[in-house]
Amino acid sequence: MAAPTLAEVARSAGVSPATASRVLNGSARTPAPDIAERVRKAAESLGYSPNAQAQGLAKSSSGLIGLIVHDIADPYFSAIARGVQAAAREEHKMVLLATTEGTPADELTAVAAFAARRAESIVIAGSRSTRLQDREGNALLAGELDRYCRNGGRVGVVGHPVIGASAPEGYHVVVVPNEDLAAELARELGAIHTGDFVIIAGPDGILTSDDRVRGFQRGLATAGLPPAEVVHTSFDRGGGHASGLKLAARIKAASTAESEIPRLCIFAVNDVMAIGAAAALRSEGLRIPQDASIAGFDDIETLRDFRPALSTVRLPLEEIGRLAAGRTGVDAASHVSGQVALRTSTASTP
Amino acid sequence: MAAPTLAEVARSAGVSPATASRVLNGSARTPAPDIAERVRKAAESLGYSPNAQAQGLAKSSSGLIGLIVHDIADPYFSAIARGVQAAAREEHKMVLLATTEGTPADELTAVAAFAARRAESIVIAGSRSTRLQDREGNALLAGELDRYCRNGGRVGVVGHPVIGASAPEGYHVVVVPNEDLAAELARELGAIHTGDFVIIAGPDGILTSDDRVRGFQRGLATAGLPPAEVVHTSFDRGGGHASGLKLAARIKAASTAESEIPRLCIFAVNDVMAIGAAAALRSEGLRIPQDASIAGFDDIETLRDFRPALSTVRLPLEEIGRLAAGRTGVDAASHVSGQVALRTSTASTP
DNA sequence: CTGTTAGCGCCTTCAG
DNA sequence: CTGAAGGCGCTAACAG
Repeated sequence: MAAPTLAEVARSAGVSPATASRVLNGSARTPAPDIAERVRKAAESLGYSPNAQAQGLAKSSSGLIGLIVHDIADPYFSAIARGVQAAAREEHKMVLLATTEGTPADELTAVAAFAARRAESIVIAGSRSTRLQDREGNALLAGELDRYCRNGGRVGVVGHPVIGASAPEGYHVVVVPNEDLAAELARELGAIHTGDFVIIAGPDGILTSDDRVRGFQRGLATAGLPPAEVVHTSFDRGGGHASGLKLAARIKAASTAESEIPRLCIFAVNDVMAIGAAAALRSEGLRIPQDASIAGFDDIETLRDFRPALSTVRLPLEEIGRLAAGRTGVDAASHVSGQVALRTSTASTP
Repeated sequence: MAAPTLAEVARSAGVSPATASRVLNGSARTPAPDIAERVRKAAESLGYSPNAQAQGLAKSSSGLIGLIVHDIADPYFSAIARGVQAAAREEHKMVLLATTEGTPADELTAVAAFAARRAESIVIAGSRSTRLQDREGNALLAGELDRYCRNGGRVGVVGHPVIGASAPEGYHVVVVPNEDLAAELARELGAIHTGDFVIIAGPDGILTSDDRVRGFQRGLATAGLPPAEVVHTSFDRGGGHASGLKLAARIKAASTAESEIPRLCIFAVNDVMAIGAAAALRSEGLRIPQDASIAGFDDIETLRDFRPALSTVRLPLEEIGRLAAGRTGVDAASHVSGQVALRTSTASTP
C-alpha cells in the first residue's frame, strides 16, 4: 500500500509539507491561490492520496463508526445498517462492520477491534441476552464498553442497555416500545380472533423476545383473554419454521379429532420467524388465515409483498439505525414508535 | 479517543516500549516469561488498547477491506456482504462499508476513501453501467482504481470488469454466467410455456441486466421461439412493480377482448423486481401462475418462502462475496455457477 | 502567509 | 534477551 506522501508532493511543488497540508486538507485558511494551485497540480500529477491513518494519528480522530449486528444478511439488521450508513454518510464518516452471531464473546472481540481502530462511536444492534451462558460474556462486554466510553467513545444500543454497563456517559439507547406495541397487537387481535393464541418466541433471556412475549400476554389479559402458550425456539427463520411444523401437526390432529376447532392465532416475535412458521404451516397443507392466523413483528420491507400479507408491528428500522449512530442528543436515550398493522394473515372472516 | 499508550504500559511495567510491544503484539520471539507477565498485567490494569492507526502507520497495513454496494438493505447485496464479511473474518480483517446508490460518482468517492484508509482490498458488488451519463464517472472511477492497484491494492469486482480499467495487476473479477444461465432459464421455460414472453429489465446499459436479457433472448431463439418484448425500468422492486402494473392492465384488456389469450410469461431480471411485479399483478386481481407466469433471477434467500414459489436462477451469493474478497488466487478471475430452479410461479398446469 | 519543529503511538533495525 | 534510536505520514503550534 505504497503511495506518494505529502512530503513528496510538497517537494515537487517546491513548498513545505505544512503548506501542502494546508491546501490539500481543510485548514482554516488556504494559502495564496497561486501556491495552492501549484500544490494541487503536484498532488494530482503524483496521484497523491492522503493517508487517513496518519491523519487520524496526528489529530487523534478516525472518522469511523462501528456497527455490530448478528447477521448482515438478516433483513432486520440490514435495514438498521442502512440507517447507520445514512447517518455516517451525513457526518462524513465510514462504517466498520462486524458480525457476531449474537454471542457476547464475539461482540467483545468486535468492540475491542473497534476501540483499537479508535472508532468514534459503536452501534450495537442485536438484542441483549440475559441467558446464563451469556453471563460472563456480558460482564466482559460491559467492561470493555465502559472503558471505551471512558476513553471518550460513544455507544448506541438498540433496544436495551448493555447488561451491566455502568459508565456514566457515552451510552445512548434507542428505546423501542416492544412491550407496549406487542400489547397493542394482542389487544387488536383479541378483538377479532376467537380461538387460542400461541406465541413462538426466541430463547428465554433474549430481551427483545421476552419483552414482546410479556407485552402480548399483557394485552391478552387486558382484553380479558387467557394467556397464550409460549413456545421457545431459535430467534430466526429456522426457529419459526420448526415451531410451525409442530403447531401444524397439532392443528391437524385437532381437526381430525373434533369437528369444531377454534382457529389458532400464532404470534411469532419477529417477521422472519413468522414467515418461517407460515411456510411450515403451508407445507403441511394448512391455509392462512383460514386454518390459522399468524402475526409477526418488525414489518420487514422485503417481506411486505408476502401473501397473505403479514400482520405485524411496523418499526422504523432505518430511523432506529440513524438514531443509534447519530450524534448524541441532550438525552441518553431516544424513543421511537411503531404501529400495529393488521393485514390478511390474521383476517377474521376467511 | 484518549487511551493509555504502549509507552505508559512499558513505564508502568518497568520495561522499554520495545519490550512491551514485543509481548503485547505478535513479535517473532516473546521476551522472558516473567517480563511478559509483568507487561501483560500492566496493560490489563491500565486498560491498554493498542492503537491500530499507529500500528498500521508503522507497518503500513490496515487490516481493512472495503465493500461497495448500492444499498445494504437490498437482500442481494446483503447476501454478498455476508460472504465478504465471512472472508474478512477468516483473514482477521474488518470490513468498511460504503453505499453508493449505483452512481459511479459515489463509487469514486468510496474508492478514494478506502484508498485513503489504505484498505488492503476493495470489493465492488454493484453492476457496472455503460450508460452515457455514467461515462465520465466510469472513467474517473477506473482511473482511481488503477492508481489504487498500482499502489498495491487489490480490487474484486462482481460480474464485470470495471469499465475502462487498465491496471495490469490487482483486479480480480468474479465471473457470473448471467447470460448462459438466463439462456438456460429461457430454454426450460420455453419447453413448458406456450404463450408470449416479456422481459422486465433494468435500464439499458446496466450490464447485469443486459446480459440476462441477451441470454434469455438467446435461449428463446435456441428453443425456436420468437424474441420476447423487453420493458426497461429501474433495477429494483419499484421498477418491477411499475412494470407489473402496466402488464396487468394489458393482460386484463386482452382477456376481455378475446376469449382465448395465451398466458404471458414474465421474466424479471432479478428476484426483487420479480416480487414487485408479482405484487402488482396480484393487486390487479391476477393470479400467478394461472393468469401469468413469472420468473426472477438470483434466488434471494429471504424471498424463498414467497408463494407461489418463485422460479429463478440460484446464484451462490455468499460465495460470490467470499471470492471477491478473498486473497487473490493464481488467476485474475473466479467463476461461479448457478442453477435454474423452476417452481410454482411458472407452473404450466394451473 | 509560509516554513520549522515537534510530536501522534507504534514497530523495527541495531547495538548492548 | 532487552533497550535506544529512527521513522511511518501527517498535523499543529510556533517562529520568521
